[in-house]
Amino acid sequence: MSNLKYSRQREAIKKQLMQRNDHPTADMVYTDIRKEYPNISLGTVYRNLALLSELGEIKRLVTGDGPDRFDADTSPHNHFICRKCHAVLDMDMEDISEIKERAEQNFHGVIESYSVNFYGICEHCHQTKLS
Amino acid sequence: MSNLKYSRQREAIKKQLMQRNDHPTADMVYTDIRKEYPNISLGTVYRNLALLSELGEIKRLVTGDGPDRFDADTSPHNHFICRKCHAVLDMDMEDISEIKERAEQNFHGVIESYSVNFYGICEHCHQTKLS
DNA sequence: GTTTTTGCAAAGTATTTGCAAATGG
DNA sequence: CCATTTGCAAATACTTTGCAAAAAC
Repeated sequence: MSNLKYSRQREAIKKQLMQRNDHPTADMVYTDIRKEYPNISLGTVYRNLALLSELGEIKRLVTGDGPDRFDADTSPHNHFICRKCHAVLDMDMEDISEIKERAEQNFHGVIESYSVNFYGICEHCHQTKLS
Repeated sequence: MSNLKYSRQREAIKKQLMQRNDHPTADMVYTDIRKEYPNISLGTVYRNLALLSELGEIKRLVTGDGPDRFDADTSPHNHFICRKCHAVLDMDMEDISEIKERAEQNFHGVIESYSVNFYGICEHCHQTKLS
C-alpha cells in the first residue's frame, strides 16, 4: 500500500504556500523554493503540489488563464482573476454555499464540490489604466 | 485592420456545435467535422473555436478536467463535470446571477464575468456503480 | 532492509503559430 | 488584387512519468 513518508521538500513547499497569498503556479513555487533547495526539481514540485491537493492540505485553482495556481487556504472562498495582469485574488464576500443546494434541487447525481471564479480587471490595473 | 471574412469551415464548426449538446473538445469537433471536410486541420478548428469565443458566438468551458470544451448555448447557465466519465452536463437550476452583485459589494475592480462549475459523480455513473 | 521520494530527462497532452497556398470580397 | 483563412508542420506551454539513486522509517 501507499504509506506516506515525510519529505523535507514537501514540507518546504507547503510552508512556502502558507507564507504567500498570491496563489502561485508550480513554477513560481519552484523558483522560490530553489533558494532553499537549489537541487529540487520541477517534477518534485509538481508531484508534491498534486499530492497535497489530493490530501486536501492545499487547493488547486483552475483559472482558465494560464497554468494552475495553488492555495494553502482551504477554507471556502472564491477567486477573482484579472485578465490584464493575471493576478488571482481572494474575494472578500459573503458565503454563497447555498448555490450547491440550489444546484442539487433538480440534479440526479452527487455534487461533491463546486468552484466559482470571477473575471475582469483588478483595482490596480483599472486605476493605472493598464487595461 | 482585421475584417472578418466568411469561411465554410467556420460555419460548419458553429453549425456542428449548435447541433450537439455534449460540450465537445476541439478534438471532438475536429473528428466529427472531418466527415464533411476531410482536409480540415486541427489548427483551423482551434483557431475558429477561439475566434467564435472571442466574438461571443460560442462559449469556452474550462473544466479543470481535461481539455477545454465548447458550448453553442451562450445563455447564462452552469455546468456539472463528472469526475468519473468526464461528461460535462448543463445544470437545470434557478438563476444565480446575483452572486455577481454579491461579489461586487466589497470588490474594487471591474467584474466582467464569472463561471460556476459543479463537480462530482453524474447520475449514470452513480447508478451503474462505475464510481 | 524495504518502501517512498527525489532529481533528471524524456515523454505526453493541449494548444498555438509561421508560412506559403487557397479562398473571399 | 488585397486581406483573411487554410492546411501543414513545427513549436510552445504545461504537466506527467520512468528510472536509478537517495532518503525515510
